[in-house]
Amino acid sequence: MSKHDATPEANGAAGEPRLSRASVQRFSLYLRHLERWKKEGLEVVSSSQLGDALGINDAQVRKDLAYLGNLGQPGIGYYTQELISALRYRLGVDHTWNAVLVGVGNLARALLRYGGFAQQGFRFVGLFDADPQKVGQKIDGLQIHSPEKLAAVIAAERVDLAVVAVPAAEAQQVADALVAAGIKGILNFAPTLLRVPTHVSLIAVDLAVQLEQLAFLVHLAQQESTDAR
Amino acid sequence: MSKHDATPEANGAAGEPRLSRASVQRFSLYLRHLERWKKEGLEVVSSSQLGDALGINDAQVRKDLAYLGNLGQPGIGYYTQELISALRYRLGVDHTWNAVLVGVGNLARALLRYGGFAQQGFRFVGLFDADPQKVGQKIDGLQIHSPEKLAAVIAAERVDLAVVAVPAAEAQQVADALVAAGIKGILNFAPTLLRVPTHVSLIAVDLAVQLEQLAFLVHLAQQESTDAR
DNA sequence: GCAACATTGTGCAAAAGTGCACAATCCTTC
DNA sequence: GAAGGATTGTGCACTTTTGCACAATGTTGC
Repeated sequence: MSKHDATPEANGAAGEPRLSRASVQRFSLYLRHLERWKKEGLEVVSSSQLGDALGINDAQVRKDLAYLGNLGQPGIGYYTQELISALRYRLGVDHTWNAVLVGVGNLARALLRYGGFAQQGFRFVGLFDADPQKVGQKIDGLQIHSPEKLAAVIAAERVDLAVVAVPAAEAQQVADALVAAGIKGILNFAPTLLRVPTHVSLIAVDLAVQLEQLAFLVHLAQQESTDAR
Repeated sequence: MSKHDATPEANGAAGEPRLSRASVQRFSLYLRHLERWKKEGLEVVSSSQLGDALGINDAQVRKDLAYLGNLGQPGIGYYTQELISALRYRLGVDHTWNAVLVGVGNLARALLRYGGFAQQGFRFVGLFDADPQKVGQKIDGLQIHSPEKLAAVIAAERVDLAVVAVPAAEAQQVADALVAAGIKGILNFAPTLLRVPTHVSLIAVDLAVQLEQLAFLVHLAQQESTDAR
């Protein structure tokens, strides 16, 4: 969904194998499972356990994890805590990220209430909405500001990330304001392609597209079962 | 995110080039841009226009579109309307899909209000929530049912798709009930890996993972700019 | 009707991603 | 302290995806 933004290559050095885009996609999922297992008291995990959890090959898991350094113990596996720390460090979630949320609709409320973010080290420090009726209200202790205050809050709170959850028609305008305010990354839920400078990272989640993909898979399965007759 | 479910190969015939997984991912995006352009009065589009819109190579676009048949006119491009029809047909969104929504929280409300679905041919015909307080309430004219009625509604309304927006702990249980009720595809927003039979298609959207990916991209960009010094 | 131009469809090669297989390593048991 | 079992790291081959380059085709202007 975001094929044409910042490249995930990160080696000052020369011939080292680059960190593959696909691997990074899986890193978050590894992390989630590891943290659950850690809570359940599992001190050591193997590549095949992780592979099963994600539905992928165990060799793939080992190759992914090799990017973190040689953490694996042959004959044993990986120490859960060590792996978690390495993953968090490599993903950049070993410290808290401050984020703002623009567009306080139902999606925004859902995101705020969804505990997963806080647990992963993300902290929403500002809400913004253009609707004057909403400005001044509080949600979960956070006040809704007018968009004019974007730059001020972003500077004052050292905000790096922004979530855009406004209608498609306003999204680009919001993005431009965020970029101007010095934001470094945008998570876009508006169903439109945002144009941002290369120094700003962008991830887009298009919910309608996801449902369409699902429809396609079902459509396909039906065709196949028809063909098979 | 859903690498191990239904395969997108759909050829009864023998040696035809299979419809590539990556292409399908882009089909929805092509469709969105085409529908916008159509509205703006554009009768004809070229592969390079589409490529620019998606940030990919124009040859890639032509290869994707070749799966729809030889719609392109050399020297001209593609007729917008014809391409839209072909895409909708191939994606299976040339007719309306009925869907149910399980778990009526803020995310569900956001999805219901999000016009994109109706526009793309998706219709929510039933809401379900285990909370007795919510059962009986109405949202946008749709009544919230108890989960016990899942099977009945799914059968009566010919529902093929379900959106799961319940907490992670309940998701698998809900999925099992949906599968038992004969659902054909599940769009899962719960941050957990659902296990479903192979004849049920599955797409998972994990919002926390997306934010983590964004953090990684920003983290990486910062490292790079540090390295460059 | 012909030259100039734009654009498609596709063979081919390069790149990226995946999976197998096996040597190397470590633990456990006797 | 040696054998057996478990597990990693990785070379190699295979598959999928992407990008280039160009012949083939259609349009437009004169």
